[in-house]
Amino acid sequence: METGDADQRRLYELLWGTPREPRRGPRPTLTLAAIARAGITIADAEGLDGLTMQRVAESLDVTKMALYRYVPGKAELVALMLEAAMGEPPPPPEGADWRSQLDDWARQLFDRFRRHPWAHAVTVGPRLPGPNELAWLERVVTALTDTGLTGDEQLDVAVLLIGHARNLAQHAPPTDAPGLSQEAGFAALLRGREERFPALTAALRSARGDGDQALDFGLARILDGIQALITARAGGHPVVVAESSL
Amino acid sequence: METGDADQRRLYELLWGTPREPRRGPRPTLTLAAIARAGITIADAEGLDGLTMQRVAESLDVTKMALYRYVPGKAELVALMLEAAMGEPPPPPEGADWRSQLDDWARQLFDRFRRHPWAHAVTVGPRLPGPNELAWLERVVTALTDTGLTGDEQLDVAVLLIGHARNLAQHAPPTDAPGLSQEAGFAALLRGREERFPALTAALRSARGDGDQALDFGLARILDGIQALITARAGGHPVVVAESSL
DNA sequence: AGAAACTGTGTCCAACGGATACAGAGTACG
DNA sequence: CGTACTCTGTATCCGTTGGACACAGTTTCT
Repeated sequence: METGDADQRRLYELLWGTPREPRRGPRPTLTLAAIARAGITIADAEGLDGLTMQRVAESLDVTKMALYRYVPGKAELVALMLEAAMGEPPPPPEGADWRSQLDDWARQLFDRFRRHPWAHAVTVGPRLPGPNELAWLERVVTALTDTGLTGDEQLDVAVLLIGHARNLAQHAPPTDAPGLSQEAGFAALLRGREERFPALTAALRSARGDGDQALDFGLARILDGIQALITARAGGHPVVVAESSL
Repeated sequence: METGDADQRRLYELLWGTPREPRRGPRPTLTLAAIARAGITIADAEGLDGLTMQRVAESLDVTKMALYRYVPGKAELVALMLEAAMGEPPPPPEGADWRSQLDDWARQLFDRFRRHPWAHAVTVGPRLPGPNELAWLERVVTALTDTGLTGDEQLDVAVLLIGHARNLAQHAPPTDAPGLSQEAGFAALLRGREERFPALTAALRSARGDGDQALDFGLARILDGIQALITARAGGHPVVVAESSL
């Protein structure tokens, strides 16, 4: 599972290089895209633990070892799956201000992460990003180009938004909702311990627990904070929170 | 690796129940705390992949199977490790306003996550929280009790802050800094692709890449956003961003 | 003193990721 | 047109992993 140096170079070729066309020998029966798609289907349904080279091979009607002709190892397969699952970022809406652009962008990213729960675990720690991943990043920075923020700050905004979208996709169930199992389990856990966690108990008493409520709340706060900085930087008027937030 | 229902109940006892004292048979040579500590040491040094029942047992001078007398399986061991690694939350500073309380809280949490890089991967998806984990949550809600925010919003703030702290702990190297390998690799990747990612290239040109810079930036934005909401909710004056942010 | 309960150990197994050697298929070159 | 070369998919094998299970030794209660 440990990715070696040669595998790393190989992964770079797979992610960024042009698909090389061999001239001799039998034609390959598989495609990188098909393999990644098969892996995504399995991981979506059964999680990363259910993702096995064997299962991927079975779903493609090949032997397990055939996959190693295309991919150096499981880690690299997962990296390709991530790149394919994220896909290209949605095109920027013309004429929208930075705020609505980032709002839309974050929700789209949230959606991708929610559709592929395994993507969260895969994106921990430093790794080699693919073209799609960088394209997503590019879009954020582009939206912030004329806001007066420095390059560092633009990147920090990206990190902040990515973190929020990714984090909340994990809290929300993928797409079919088993309901408020999270909040329900929480409430059950607190029962009989009210004096130990008084504030939590009180807070949870009024919890509606809408699925996307936490996403909306955090996103609004983050964008408010960014807007305050941009406005102050421009020497303009202080920020007034929109009425809808009240 | 898949946690069954019986194991789940057992884990609840281990996390929340009182340590049961058997009356007959030989005295146990190990302690849950000692096992968790050993696991933490290994995982801190070599990551989750390096964490093996075998290695944990070796470091305690016992056989691998001896561990299963204390812990149902590896998943539960990791859960106990997480609870021990997080520890109790720091005591709330007396007389501090909600903002400085949350700021301090988030930095402390960030520090715990940075000290134990494996904690990130362990906290993906729904799980059974331990007493310490809930105590951390309780502190946030307590700090926000008199701010006019609803229970939902208080919890959403917690989710937002936890996500940010956890997310940035992953970007920053644990403690010994191999430097700006993240930004360096980024720049190398962009070389020759400037026309494809123009905004990213421009943004990265001015990147200092301080370790905690992104943490500070995001935290300031988030707290600004929360403050804007609280102030507006109270019908007070709009938020003015502090001079230090300019 | 015996029985009961609990501990740690030794042995065994299935599943996993991966290495390696090989046989067939297809292409380029004489 | 045949032969050599190259690439493909397969079969077999191995080390490591998490975990089941039965057993023997130890301590305590009756």
